Amino acid sequence: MRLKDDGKIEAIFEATIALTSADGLDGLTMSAIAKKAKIASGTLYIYFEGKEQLLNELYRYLMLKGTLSLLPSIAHLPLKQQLFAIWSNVLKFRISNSSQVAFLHQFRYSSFISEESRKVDEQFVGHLAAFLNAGKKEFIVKDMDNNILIPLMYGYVNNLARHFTLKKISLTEKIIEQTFVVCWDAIKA
Amino acid sequence: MRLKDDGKIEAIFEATIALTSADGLDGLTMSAIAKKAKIASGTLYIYFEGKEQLLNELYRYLMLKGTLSLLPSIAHLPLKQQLFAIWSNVLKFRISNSSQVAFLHQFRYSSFISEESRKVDEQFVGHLAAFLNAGKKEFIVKDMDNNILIPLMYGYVNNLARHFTLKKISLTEKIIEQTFVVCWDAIKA
Amino acid sequence: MRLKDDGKIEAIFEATIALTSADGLDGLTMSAIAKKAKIASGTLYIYFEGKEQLLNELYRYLMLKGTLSLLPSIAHLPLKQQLFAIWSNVLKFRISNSSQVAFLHQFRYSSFISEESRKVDEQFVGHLAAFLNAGKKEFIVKDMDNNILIPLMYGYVNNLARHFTLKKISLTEKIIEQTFVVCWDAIKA
Amino acid sequence: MRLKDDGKIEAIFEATIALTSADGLDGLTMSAIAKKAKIASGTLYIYFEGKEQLLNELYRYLMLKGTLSLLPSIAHLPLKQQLFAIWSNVLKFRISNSSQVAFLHQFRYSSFISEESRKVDEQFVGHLAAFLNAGKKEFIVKDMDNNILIPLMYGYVNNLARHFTLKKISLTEKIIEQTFVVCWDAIKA
DNA sequence: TATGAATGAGCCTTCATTCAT
DNA sequence: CATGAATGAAGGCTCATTCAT
Repeated sequence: MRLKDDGKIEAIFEATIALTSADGLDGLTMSAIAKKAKIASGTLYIYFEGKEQLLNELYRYLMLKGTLSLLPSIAHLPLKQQLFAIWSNVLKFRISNSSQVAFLHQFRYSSFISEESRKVDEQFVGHLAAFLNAGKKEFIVKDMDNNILIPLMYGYVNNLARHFTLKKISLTEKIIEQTFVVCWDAIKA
Repeated sequence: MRLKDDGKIEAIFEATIALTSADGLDGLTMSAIAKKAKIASGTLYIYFEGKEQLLNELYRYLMLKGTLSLLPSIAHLPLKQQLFAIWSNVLKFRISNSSQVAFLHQFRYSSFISEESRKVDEQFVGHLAAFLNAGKKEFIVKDMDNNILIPLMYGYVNNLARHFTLKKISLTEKIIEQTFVVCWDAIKA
Repeated sequence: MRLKDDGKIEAIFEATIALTSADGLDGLTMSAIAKKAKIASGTLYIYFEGKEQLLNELYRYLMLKGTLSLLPSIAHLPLKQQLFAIWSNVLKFRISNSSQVAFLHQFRYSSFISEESRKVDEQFVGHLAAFLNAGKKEFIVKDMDNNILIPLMYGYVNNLARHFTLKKISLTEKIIEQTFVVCWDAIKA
Repeated sequence: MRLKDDGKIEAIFEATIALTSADGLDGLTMSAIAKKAKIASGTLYIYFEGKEQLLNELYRYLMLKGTLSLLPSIAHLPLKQQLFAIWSNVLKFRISNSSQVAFLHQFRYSSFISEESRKVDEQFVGHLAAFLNAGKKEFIVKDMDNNILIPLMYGYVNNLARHFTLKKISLTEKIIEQTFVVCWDAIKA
């Protein structure tokens, strides 16, 4: 992958996201991506080694730029408020970028995903785990195994985003608060 | 004359589930299914119109036999206990049939899914909604929109099943109870 | 081919003609024939060795019953009148059995036709040649090689039948007479 | 970058004609065409949308380049001589390109032919009709419906070409003249 | 004999990838 | 670097034929 980015990589990523969201990860073809990105199909192979690498690259790009970037929050706030900030960020992001989420969903369960990409997930999970552990120390979070608590947060946001996108419900501050209440009630001690 | 053999459909379904779980829904080929099911590839087209129909049929089969069948529970018990029964059933089922769950995941986000298949989901959701509404009337469930509560239950089981399967954690009664506590705390009034 | 004819062979032939006329010789499948003839596809192989033989059998059947049977005319009449009788017969037959003609056309140019079937054509041609030769002896037919005269008669009826069928023009006695005039003018001395 | 090569289309057409003439339109496969044209099978789909389009394109190409191009004859000559010129041209062409004629025959009666392709036929017929009408005005052609006269010319050339090709008779000027005499006698007033 | 489920070779077509320009 | 024509393996599906009942 070339470092000198002419915006071509951006275009390729955008095209890939749009096409996947519209037609599914099956039915996503390299030439369709090229066409949508307004480049020749051969050019894709200048920037990426192949389809698999392109998709993995995009996955990591989205996870890092899109999801993980929302984490480094304001460390001075109380835990619950930090969690709320994250929750709000993530939820907003996922819903206003439903195409990206659609790509993430499909890619995650596909056979394209590499071992390395899977680890990006774990990074996110790691951050959550840290929060939960801190909460447990302060006795404000349930003293349960993280394997029980993390799927709740992770599964809830995911499904919430998917549900709201499918039903075309728009996100209000009130809804965000309500969902956080639900989430917090679930994990609080 | 040979009679159409229903066992063959079972074999086809099993082969499809196993292959999807192992190699992904991409890379799932009709001939691979046939080979694994120990029939000729042409035979698939006696039982199904094509790949798309086969997958949709399997999806509905799994949803109905596998998930929805767990719902019609013991109506005489208090709500919370009914929910626990369902929760326990669904969780056990999904975890002990992780290949099926892998198929369901991948299929649901694929472009193969038909409008009709999507409605099966809604059936499940409908049942959940009924429970939640009953709980709201008894003031034991949060008075929030179902669009907020359902993704919690749905997303949590899904992710729990996926998480436990990936991490190869086995399900104990204690874990089931703990996860239910988390779930119940989330939705209870 | 079984001799004991239950009418099944008739049904098979009719089905084959109808389907070929409607969908072309390409797209003609054994199971479609069976279905239309209201028998099982396996049964076709009791009466015929295979598709090729079935088609050749039908071709010869149609040529013999349909076309050649119109030839043995009234030998006592003058040649021109005999020719007119044949002309009229053949034309009427071909137009009122356009499906059969469609089959004959397509089969004749297909790769299914066997050497033996090709010879049936020659029988018909032989009869025509005999007439023409007789005519030449009486100096009422052009003294030209039959290879020049026969294609005229043969090609004309064929094309006439096809043309009238396509244009859905119905055959009147007057038209028959006119076409015969044209034909006769062409070959007469 | 390689440029689309028009010679490739020629090669594809030639391969298609040769194969159809040899093995029939049934049994004509895309991969056989590709092999004979010395290209990869996928390349066919760069130049044509599919088998059907390829065949229709070839049909129109042959009709236009091959048959219709012979029509715009010398308008200053008397009608009969114009007709002779056309007759001679068409006959020569069809016999010296018997493979093309074989293709045309088979394609015309196949289910591949599109509505649009059928209209090319009508163009040819239209030209003939114009000639005949002119001839009728000059009282040198029979005052009969064109539906009666056209099949004669059309059917005669067709069958003549087919007959001579099958019998492997070569075309001499004398034969051309004789066949024209026959044709002219048929339609002349 | 009759049935129609089962077979599997082979077809058309797609598409990731390569390569000549 | 960029292009898009060319490649060819592989997929979904059809259908003549067989065979268990």
